Amino acid sequence: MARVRKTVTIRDVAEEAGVSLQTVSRVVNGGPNVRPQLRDKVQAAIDRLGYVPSLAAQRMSGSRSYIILAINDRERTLADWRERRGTDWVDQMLLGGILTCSKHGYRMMVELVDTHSDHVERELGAALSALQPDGVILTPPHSENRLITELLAERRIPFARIGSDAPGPGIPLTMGDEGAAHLATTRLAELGHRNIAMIAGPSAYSLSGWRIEGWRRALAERGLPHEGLLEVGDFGYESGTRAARALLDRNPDCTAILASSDQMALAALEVARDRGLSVPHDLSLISFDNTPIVRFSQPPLTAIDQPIAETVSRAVEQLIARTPSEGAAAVIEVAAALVERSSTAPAPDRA
Amino acid sequence: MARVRKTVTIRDVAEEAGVSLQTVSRVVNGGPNVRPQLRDKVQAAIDRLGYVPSLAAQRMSGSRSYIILAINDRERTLADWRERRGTDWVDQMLLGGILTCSKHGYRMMVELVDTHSDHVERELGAALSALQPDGVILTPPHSENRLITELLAERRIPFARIGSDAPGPGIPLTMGDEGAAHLATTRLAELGHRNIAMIAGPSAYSLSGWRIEGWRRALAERGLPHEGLLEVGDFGYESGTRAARALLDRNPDCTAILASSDQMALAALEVARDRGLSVPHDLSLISFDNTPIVRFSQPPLTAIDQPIAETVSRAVEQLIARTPSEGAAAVIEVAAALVERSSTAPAPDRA
DNA sequence: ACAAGTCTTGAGAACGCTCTCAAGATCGGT
DNA sequence: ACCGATCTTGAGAGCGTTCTCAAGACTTGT
Repeated sequence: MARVRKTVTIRDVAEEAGVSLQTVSRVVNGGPNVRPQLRDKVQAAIDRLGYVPSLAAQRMSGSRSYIILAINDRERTLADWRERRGTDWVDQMLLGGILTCSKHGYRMMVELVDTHSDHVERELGAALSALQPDGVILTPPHSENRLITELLAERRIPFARIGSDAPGPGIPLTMGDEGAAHLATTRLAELGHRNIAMIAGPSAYSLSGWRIEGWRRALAERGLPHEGLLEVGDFGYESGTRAARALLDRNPDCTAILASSDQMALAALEVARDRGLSVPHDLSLISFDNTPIVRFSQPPLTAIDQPIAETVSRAVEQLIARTPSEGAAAVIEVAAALVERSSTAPAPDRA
Repeated sequence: MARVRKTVTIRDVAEEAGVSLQTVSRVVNGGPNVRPQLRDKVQAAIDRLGYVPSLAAQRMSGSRSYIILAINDRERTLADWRERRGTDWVDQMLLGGILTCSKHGYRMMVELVDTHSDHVERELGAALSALQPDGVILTPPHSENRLITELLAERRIPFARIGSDAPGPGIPLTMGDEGAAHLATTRLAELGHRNIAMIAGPSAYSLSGWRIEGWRRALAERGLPHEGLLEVGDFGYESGTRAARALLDRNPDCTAILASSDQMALAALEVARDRGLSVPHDLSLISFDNTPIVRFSQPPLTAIDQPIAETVSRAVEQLIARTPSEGAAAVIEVAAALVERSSTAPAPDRA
């Protein structure tokens, strides 16, 4: 009959090694001022007993909580789940975050909050009180949410704002959206396209604006037109369909589209197919995000790879390294890259 | 100058309401034996101060930890991240788990462990000691890992085995793999296919065996052949390519393939395209998983929808409801469904 | 109206850890 | 050798909660 294993506490180790609690604590936390010989003895006892300090107890006595909280919107998450949507952000964010936390002995927790209503303050406040996280990660479109950032600042909890370069409390991190859009647009121009349209994301996301700016700048540099070549979607498939139709109806000469999400690009691809336009021969397509779905479409899409996981990873590292009291942080930018696949080609001859 | 907000403790509330700590605790936990009048008074104080009990402190004094741990393999997760692979399981699992935990006031944490080596015991043990979770969720291929299940059983921590129906400790949950494979195969047979091949998953996963069984049973019921129609892959794209080629080389008459993962099905689709076979006219395809990628392929794939999120959700509910000491649990089965898209059609006439 | 319960409330210990501070051991300089 | 400085170690308080148990207030039955 197996002995029911009681939790091994620091006291057990102290007894086993014949030293005081405090000494064990010092060894566990790599504290200074312990004779090597004693340290080894204690370490041996720890190994023998398989002692691991309880996070809860550590937290109680003033140490860190080793928890990083990632705030997400409950409704959106629910919708993503129900619809089995490619959860563009969430999975990459989680992977990057969890992995990096794990590497540093931290843990990442996802907190679902009703970010739209005024409940935010109550809900988020409750989560902060209950969990007392060492840091919080905000992703678009919450990164500049006043209610949230102010609450965090007031409580002196370090937080990262992903996809935000505004001044103010919190560590801002961006993914080079302006530059990426500029790069993609320039690439299309180099291929000879003259009428390069854009399907942008909703304006609630700062990055939507940045991407539009990058697109405009690239067009302006080459004296290409932008009037009537901009449509706004909501990142979802249906909105992409609408936008692509409107764009192609209005601009028969349009031979290239830059879409602000994979779903919208895929929708544009479908619209093109419906109209007998071949991608990439009649129409070139570049999307943002580079989620797995664009690798298996026909043709596979050229896409801007948003380094989401990488950015979240950086955010976690910043949060872990930072002391709560430090001043304003410089904007951290992780560069996006263009992954060329088969949805881009030289502009068709229409001379 | 904003007052730095000290954490509100139960003591503050007690003072504010002019009662003892214990009374506040009772009100917070909905304990019995408190005069309604007093209860209201305390509740008012709680609301006024915005008090929320500290999870760490609660855990310290013997209550639950309100944490459910999901065990994942570190290497695999890392690979998924690096390769930006469609993380078939992970995202759905997380979404289902997090959402359900959130609904019940619990939190889900993902623990990355080196499940292959003997370190499991050490790593998992450390996580259990540190976090003291109220429950653990095991997903394939770890659901029947001896080292893991025994450790969990010994520590008396309730756990769910997803994709396992073996007897023993832990709550077994399955997703009707045998039935789903049978359903898909039968559907293909009804469409007139006579040579229905299968690309199975690795044998380390119990569900691979179940799916093969379902496929075999459906074939047997109709007197259809299975010899030479089975290939084994590893769920990944490349293995799917190899398997599909081998299958088609060996069986020129094969007109339908059931693939044990979306990636492998997509690979088969590509192989078919290379060989000038039209899907679905020359070759019908059904895949397992129904991740977002199969909706955007050309044609979109008919797929078995694995109710992963739903199953994890059920697992979480079981763990929360269960007391650690209960005996063996009955197998819980969440049914899979067939989502028909455009990769299936009647068998071509070859008479 | 009185003994025997039943409710309601509070005091104090306990949970496992780290912090502060003081005491003893060791060391270096003269 | 001796004195102050530095290292090493341990004792005890405290973190925010819940648990146990006892005391007082209120019922109930006769």
